[in-house]
Formats: sequence, C-alpha cells, structure tokens
Amino acid sequence: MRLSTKGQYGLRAMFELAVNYGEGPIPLKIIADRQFISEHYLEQLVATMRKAGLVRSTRGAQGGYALSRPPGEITVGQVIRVLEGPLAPVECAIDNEEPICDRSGYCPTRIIWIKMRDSINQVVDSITLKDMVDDFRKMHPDKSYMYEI
Amino acid sequence: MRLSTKGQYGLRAMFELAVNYGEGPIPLKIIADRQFISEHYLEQLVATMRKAGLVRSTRGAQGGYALSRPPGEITVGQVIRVLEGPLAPVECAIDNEEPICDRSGYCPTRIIWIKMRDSINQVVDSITLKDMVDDFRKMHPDKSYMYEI
DNA sequence: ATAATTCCGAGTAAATTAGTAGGCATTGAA
DNA sequence: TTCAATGCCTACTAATTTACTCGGAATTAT
Repeated sequence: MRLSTKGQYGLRAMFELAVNYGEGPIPLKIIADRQFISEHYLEQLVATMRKAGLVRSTRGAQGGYALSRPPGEITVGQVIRVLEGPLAPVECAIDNEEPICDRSGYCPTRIIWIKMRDSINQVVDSITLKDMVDDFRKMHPDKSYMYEI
Repeated sequence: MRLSTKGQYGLRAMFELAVNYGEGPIPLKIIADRQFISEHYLEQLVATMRKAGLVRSTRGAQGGYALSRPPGEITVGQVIRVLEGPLAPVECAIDNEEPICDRSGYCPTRIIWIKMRDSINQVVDSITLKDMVDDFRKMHPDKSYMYEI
C-alpha cells in the first residue's frame, strides 16, 4: 500500500514553496532542481494543485508558483489528497455511507478499513507545511543557505 | 493509496476460517463461494499465507484449510502484511534505518511517512481475527446459521 | 476406483505509473 | 519591440502491476 510519486513529489514541492513563502513566485525549475524531480512531470502535479487552489501561479518571465495561503494553513493531508485522491485503504471506505457491494449483509472487514482510513487522515491532517518547515529549520539551522534564491 | 484485492480477499478468507475455527479443515470452494472470490485466485493468496505459517492445509478429499493458531493469536496486520508486504506509504519508511536516497541531507517528508506507517500498523496490529468474529456475532446473532457447514 | 481437494507454474488483458515530447501563451526586462 | 523565461496544455509511451484464468499433477477419504 504505497503512495505514488505524485504525493511524494508534490509534498516535497510544497515544502519548497513553504520554505520560500512570502518571497515572490518560485519557478518550477528551481523546485525541480532542488528536489531532484523531473520538471515536466512536476508541472503536471503543480497544475493539479493550482486547480485545487493550493498554489497560485504567475506567468511569464520572473514568474513561478507560490502557496495561496500561509504554510500554517495548508495541511499535508490536503496536499496528498489533491494529488492522490481520498486516503482510504479500499474504495468502500472512502466515505461513511453504507456501501453497495455484492456481499449482502454485514461486511466483517469494512470497520477495519474505516479505522485505517481515519487513522491515516488524522496523521496527515494534523501536520501543516509550517510544521515541516519549523522541523527542518530546527534540525538544520546551518542549511538555511540552501533556501535562498 | 489502496490495498490490493490480495489484502482484502485474504482477510475475508481468514475471517471465514476464524468463524469456523476448531471445526476441521474448510475447503477453499466454500470460502470462495461465501466471500464471492474466484477460487483459483484465492488459491494463490492462501498459498502465500500457508507458506507464512498463518494457515495449515489438509490435502485430498475432505481436506481444506484451517488457521494454524487460535483467532485471538492472529492479527489483521499479520495477514495483510503477508499478502501485501510491509505497510508503509513509501519505500524509505519501511524500516527505521536511515535511508539512502539521492537527496543528501535531511529529508523533510520522511518523518511524515514514518508517522503514517506507525499509525497504520498500530491499527491493524491491535485487531485480531477473534475481534472480527466477536464483532460479527454481536452485530448479527441471527446470521450464525450462515456459518455452519 | 473415484471424487474431492490441495498444489504448482504459466499465461494474459487491462489498468496504472511515471514519466517524455512538443509546442503555444504570457510577461518582464534589455 | 524583441527575446528569453516561464507557465499551460495535450498527447503519447514503456514498464510495471493487478487481478485474474488455465490446465493439470499430487494426495487422500470414501
């Protein structure tokens, strides 16, 4: 049960934008270079996040991307769900409505999938991009130079 | 981030074996019929579980499968991990050793993947097959007839 | 003997993943 | 006003994974 590279790369890209929040638009090329991601591929992921309202873009020279809200107001869960879809271990646990499946009567496994789902989402919804940045700066005060333009 | 049908079907099959624990071997055909799973496909999943020591088989006529331990001693996590591999959202969070990846220095996302991993495993490791059966019987005391041979 | 079963290895169609490729549109700066 | 930098868009693709199917050999109770 793995996340695809979409969620992984996307979150790393958002971390970069969070680190540089308030410093104007950052071009994708910079993010792709810093995070070792194919720029063209990242473009698609960022497009998804733009459509979902997580980032804003500025076109043309000196353009780039920026978070559309402060890092403290964007959770890891929001990012991952936008790129990966609902975080649920099976389809029938995506929402809480009673599922329609071919097995009549009570499903002995669904309650487990729902517990897994809630537990996963609780984790990612409790962490914001700001938390990630704070954590990074705490662990690597010496590496702040890495994130100047 | 979904479980494959291996984990889903496998757990449902194990539930069946748990419901009938202590009543001799149950043929795959019965399990497949009750749980609406292709018998041939289930065969492969059960083979994996047999090799992992979760079930025992009896060959020949009147043969079948049985749990190799009481339902209270087999967790959902054990079943799922045998069929799906380690429950981790990304490769570098499978174990706790420092990962070797192309990004030198501190990875700002890994701590999140590890929290997700631990949270997922905590859920599945805290539920046994016995818990599933107890829950089923509590919810459907009327349907015990479904599980007689 | 026979029927019921497990056991084993091969094959496969469809879906998903993880990108690539190429070009158009927009804009700041020289 | 030109041009380089940048975002935007659509299509294509190779490799991998998924979810099976198929056919038959081995084993055993009756």
